[in-house]
Amino acid sequence: MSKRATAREVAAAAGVSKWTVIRAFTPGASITEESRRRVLAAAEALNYTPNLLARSLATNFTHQVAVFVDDFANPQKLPFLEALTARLQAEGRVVMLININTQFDHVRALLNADQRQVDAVILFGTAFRDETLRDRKLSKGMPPLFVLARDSQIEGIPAVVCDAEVALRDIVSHLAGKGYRRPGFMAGAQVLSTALQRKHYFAHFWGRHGISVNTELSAHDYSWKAGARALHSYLATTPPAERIDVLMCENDILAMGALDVLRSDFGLRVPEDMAVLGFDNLELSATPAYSLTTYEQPLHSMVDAVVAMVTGELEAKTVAIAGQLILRATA
Amino acid sequence: MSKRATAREVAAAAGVSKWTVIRAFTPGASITEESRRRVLAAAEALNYTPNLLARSLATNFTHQVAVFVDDFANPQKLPFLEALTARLQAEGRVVMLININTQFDHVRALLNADQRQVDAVILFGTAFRDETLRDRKLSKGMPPLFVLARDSQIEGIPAVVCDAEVALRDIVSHLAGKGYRRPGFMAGAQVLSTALQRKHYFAHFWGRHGISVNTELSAHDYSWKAGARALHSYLATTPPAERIDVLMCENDILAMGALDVLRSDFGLRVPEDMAVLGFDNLELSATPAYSLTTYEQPLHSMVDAVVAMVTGELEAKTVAIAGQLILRATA
DNA sequence: TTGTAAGCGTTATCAA
DNA sequence: TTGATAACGCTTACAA
Repeated sequence: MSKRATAREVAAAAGVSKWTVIRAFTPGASITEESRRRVLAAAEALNYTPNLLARSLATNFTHQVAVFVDDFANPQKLPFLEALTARLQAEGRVVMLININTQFDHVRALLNADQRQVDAVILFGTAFRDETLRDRKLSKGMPPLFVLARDSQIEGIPAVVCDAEVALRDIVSHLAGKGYRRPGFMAGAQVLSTALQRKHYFAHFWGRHGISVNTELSAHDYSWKAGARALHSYLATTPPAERIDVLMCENDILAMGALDVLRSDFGLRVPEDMAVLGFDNLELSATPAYSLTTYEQPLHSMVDAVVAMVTGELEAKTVAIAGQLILRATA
Repeated sequence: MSKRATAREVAAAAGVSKWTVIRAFTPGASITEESRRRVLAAAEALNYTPNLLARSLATNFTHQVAVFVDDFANPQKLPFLEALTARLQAEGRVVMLININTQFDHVRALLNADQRQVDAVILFGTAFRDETLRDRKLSKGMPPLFVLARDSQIEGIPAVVCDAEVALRDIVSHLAGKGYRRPGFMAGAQVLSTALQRKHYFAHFWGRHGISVNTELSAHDYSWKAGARALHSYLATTPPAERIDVLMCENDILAMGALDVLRSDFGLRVPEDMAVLGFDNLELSATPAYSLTTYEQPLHSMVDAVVAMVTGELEAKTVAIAGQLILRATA
């Protein structure tokens, strides 16, 4: 396993200075065709490619973007990660995937990302407290922060989100039109302001129909199990006559848990006994086993926007993009 | 946004040389408590932390591990990624998540990873042709390669896999015991030798019962849709009397597609009319909607093994780890 | 224990 | 167009 060739060695082989070698690898540098040819031939022979690490040190530009994720239970993360990595790679960037957990929290991860000199950090739907990001330690020369798929009220930290106002307006309007009158909401983790937003607008638009949302189920996290458990305890403690007639879940994975409990554990019919809605439109939500009515986030537009902000093509400021209501069998 | 402080500046502030600053940040370096204290105080005041990029250049050690993924349709990738990132982060490493696709293939990704000086590359279930990795260009001073969750027959490239022989022995033994006699296999992408292995052992162990596997369905990829489509066309063209009585799918997501087609499109009963097995044990496979009999890969053992090889704690050689048959309602 | 010199492989800048 | 000098921020080896 030989060491990598350096520009210096290629220069020696090609009979030029190492700076000429650099120029041969710099698009648009002033160099004769002849020199470039010689250099590239020598580079080919020695199997030389520029050391991006050294380049980063000299240019202060690593072309690395840290993406923070703290919830791997939601399958929806996967298509987002696919799009994010693909788009960033197309822009010559690379994704550093950071798992935010109890051992490695936001502060530590941010410090580490800074030490590694990443060009930007994307907080992808992570649950942080706003104060965390206002920490004085993090205020210095930190890389620019972007929040994806989560709301952020922090001054100077742009967020790219699915427009909750538009989404919930469409959803409530659909439900009210169908004749539902006793709506309930199931939320996952409480810290997330995304949850607060969706819940807020859900109540807000029902309010316009003169209906108030009195039932709030809370799941411990965003897993199938948490959704199932939350609805199970609700059904077990609420007599049929007092139950809600439609349940809006904060995301599809919670909705699936709810659906299974309704049908399998309580033998109830969906949507006749209770309608259910999700949010995300997972691949499996479309299957006949679930056929979940849900709201699809504008994944590609969101990713495009955040990537454009990272590369500087787009002004870095909060944007909310409308998604699409997907009507299926459950509501 | 002020620039990062450097060791030189901290040295000036603390009244020592910059090398003393380095020592204060080097565990076990010889330095007086007094000096260390002064340096750390100055560092604290200036908000200094070592520049990992510069350190990497000097040490030839980036603490970055590239993880290649080419299939984001399988939700099973997520728990694997969660475990991989967590374990590597615990070891002071960080994951570079590389999306292998038509724009960014294995060769390009490997070249790029090499240029970025990553410490190791993990091919996480990607579909590559063995020749690709034998490419002369990639033979030089490339970072060490590891294959995860896929078989590799390439000399010198260790693989960490779920033991297919043990898995299929258990599976076939269970099925034969239940009285099934007309087994079929559904594979996803054909290039993957994982598929070949599972298929091979499936046929092999049925052979021991004097039964040959004549039916092979092939899905285009590893998605629900591909699984559904493959089984649909099989059922549509095969009279009930000639059909298999048990279908082993290469993974859960294909199995779910198959299950939905059986039940919803053809109104068949599972397992009475046809039994179905998957491979992976997704969270949703356990739900009453599917209740899929499947085989659970030893995710954590596999991740532990590959991480230990990456860090050098474990000898880098191919290991196959046994998983566990999960009995549910479909077979 | 501490300071010094040299080096990691590149880029920015200026002079020839 | 080309070569040379300095710098990026750190580490290693050695000398004081």
